[in-house]
Amino acid sequence: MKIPSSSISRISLYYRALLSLKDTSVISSQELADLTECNAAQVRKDLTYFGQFGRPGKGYDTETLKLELKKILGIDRDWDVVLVGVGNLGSALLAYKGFKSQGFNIKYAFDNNIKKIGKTKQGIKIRSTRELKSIIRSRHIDMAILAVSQESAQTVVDNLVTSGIKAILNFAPVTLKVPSGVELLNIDLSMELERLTYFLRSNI
Amino acid sequence: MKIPSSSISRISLYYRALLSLKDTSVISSQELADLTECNAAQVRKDLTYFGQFGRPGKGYDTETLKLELKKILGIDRDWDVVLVGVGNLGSALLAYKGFKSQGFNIKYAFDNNIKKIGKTKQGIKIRSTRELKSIIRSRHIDMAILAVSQESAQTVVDNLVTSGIKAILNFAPVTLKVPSGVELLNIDLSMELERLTYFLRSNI
DNA sequence: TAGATTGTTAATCGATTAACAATC
DNA sequence: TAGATTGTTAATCGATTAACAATC
Repeated sequence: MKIPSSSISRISLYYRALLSLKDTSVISSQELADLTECNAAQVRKDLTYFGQFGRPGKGYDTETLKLELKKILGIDRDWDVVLVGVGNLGSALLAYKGFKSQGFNIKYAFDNNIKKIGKTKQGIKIRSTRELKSIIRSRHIDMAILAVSQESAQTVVDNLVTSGIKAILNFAPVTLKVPSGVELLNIDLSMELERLTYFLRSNI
Repeated sequence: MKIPSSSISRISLYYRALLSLKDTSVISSQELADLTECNAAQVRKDLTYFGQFGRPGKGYDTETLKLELKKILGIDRDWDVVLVGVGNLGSALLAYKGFKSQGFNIKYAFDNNIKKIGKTKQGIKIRSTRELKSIIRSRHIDMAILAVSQESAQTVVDNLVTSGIKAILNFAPVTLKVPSGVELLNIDLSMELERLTYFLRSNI
């Protein structure tokens, strides 16, 4: 069955909402919908893509649901991640505590700036991008965060892909090509701000 | 007419693609679609929400289109932005050069940590969140970037809204409430990584 | 004129929502 | 049992895409 990617984002949202609950052992689809600004039917539909987790007349057991959602999202384990590009954005992502607390460990960082290579940031040694392939292969790493310049992004992506990376979170403001079987997700901060200015412009 | 928000994101994508072009004075919807991994019909449809910018049989004049897209997105001017929360993510956003180059100027930064208040980062003085309202009002600022903790996010948002902020880019991993007339856009980095692990999990 | 490509309508596709029988 | 809420089907809604007359 084809599962819409918007469902996956909402599953994350449900999971986040469940985490914030205290002293709630059972929750209904309606309550979960209220917490996440979704629709109750949508909550039930999203969940039943993956199984039957609720009890008619009762609702969902929060602890069980939390565990199931973790499994669905693949966060019932930790993931090692490589970071490529240790400029100001990359450095920030390296310092960001939110990743580790969710089980995402940035284990290796790479840059091609000779001045940065060999230095240590947040306890992580910065390596030359030439070492990418050997590290990724030997450590069996699947995920990469890309915070390099627009210009070098595609070259680095090609390099990551041939090294065996299967999922990339890209912050470089450019449309990248990856082969099928590799998942690419883009976050362009300026594009997001433009969505806001579009709104401002049309409402002022 | 109701314009889908996905159209606006694509308009940003088209604009970004146009910026990267060299020595191209005219471009067809098909070429623009290829550059952005969209569909040519979609390109034309997105554009005609806002006007008739092309010439049948020819295509679109790139310079004219660039200007039109800037107007649509509201980036034919600069915008002042306040940043609330100067932790590791907030500091990074302050250091990020990509904003200024797109005409987004983080002019003021706020934090409620007494140790940070009064210090300067990237040439910006960190102020107490108590000063939020007076600064936002007197400087007529419409946009805010939120990089505070989950716990304080809603309080800060309420504060921003009563101060007159009309658009918020939120990085705190929590579902926030804003009144209609205020645009809220969420970026949850962990949620994005979870979309990747979902993919990895279902493909390994 | 012939060829190319737009702007726009109509057809298709997919996602969201409503409704309700099943069931706790 | 009566009330509540699930899982699921069917209806609705909206976005994407195909097709083509208009036009450069």
